[in-house]
Amino acid sequence: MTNRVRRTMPLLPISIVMQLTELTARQIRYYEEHELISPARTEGNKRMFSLNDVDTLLEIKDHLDQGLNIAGIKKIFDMRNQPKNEMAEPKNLSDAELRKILREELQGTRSYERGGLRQGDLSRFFKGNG
Amino acid sequence: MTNRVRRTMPLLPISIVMQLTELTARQIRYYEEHELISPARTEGNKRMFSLNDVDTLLEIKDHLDQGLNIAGIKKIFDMRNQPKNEMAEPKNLSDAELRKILREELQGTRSYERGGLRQGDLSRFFKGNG
DNA sequence: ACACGATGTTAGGTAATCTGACACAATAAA
DNA sequence: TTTATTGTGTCAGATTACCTAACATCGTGT
Repeated sequence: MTNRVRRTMPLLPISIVMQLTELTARQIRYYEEHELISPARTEGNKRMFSLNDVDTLLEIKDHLDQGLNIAGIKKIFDMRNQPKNEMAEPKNLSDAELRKILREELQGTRSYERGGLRQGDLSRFFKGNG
Repeated sequence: MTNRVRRTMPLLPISIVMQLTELTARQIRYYEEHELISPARTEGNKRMFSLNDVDTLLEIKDHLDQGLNIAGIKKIFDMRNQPKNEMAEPKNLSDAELRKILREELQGTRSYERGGLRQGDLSRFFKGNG
């Protein structure tokens, strides 16, 4: 059986992810709608999240806190998933678009006060022996 | 915030635990009824399981496969949780009872063919980086 | 002033889970 | 052999947790 269980395995219902990330269901669904995450679905269409999903959500939260918008975050994620740049394709992000994103990032609203987890914290989850 | 997340945190709904352990909901509830596990409950009374719970369930499954009965397993767990033996109390497990348990254990039905996880496998869950 | 982006909220629907009861096969006890 | 007991299956009826879709709101940027 190739049934190795991993960080990508859909284990968590949205309620738990809400607690873990301190995001509302609305927010989480909205981010999915904009393809920042793609949680699995049960047969009955309920979202099930992996630990990677939770990590991604925490990262989204960080970026938003720093003034990025969804489009910018998406761009970042997309770049990360393009292993190398085969720059033959006509990149259809205009200069204006890019500048806008950068501008928003640079003027960073920087409102840092969070009770919950932070990006990377998930590695702590399952280490110790209780 | 003392919000360290651990193996004891209730994260998993019963459906996922069923997949992970290859036990039926009936079995899982039955083991709870007999106090082998004590999963947390949501406000709405749904069971939520920790990784420790899953480990325990896998151990229960092993023991049952080896011919132990619920009472025996419970005894084992109880002993484990009694840090040291303060043998002043009148132990109310009769010799007969003890012998019965041992007998059952020794004649072990030993039907070993399992596709799923084994006790200890959970440590594999969240190590690697994808 | 207006449009847009991110989120709140509500309504109506359904999947997942709950408890409790009864059935049953395999074992143990009488 | 007959009669419990154990562990599990299954069903019914109730309730929770989740779903989508729509509209409301609040802040920011143009």
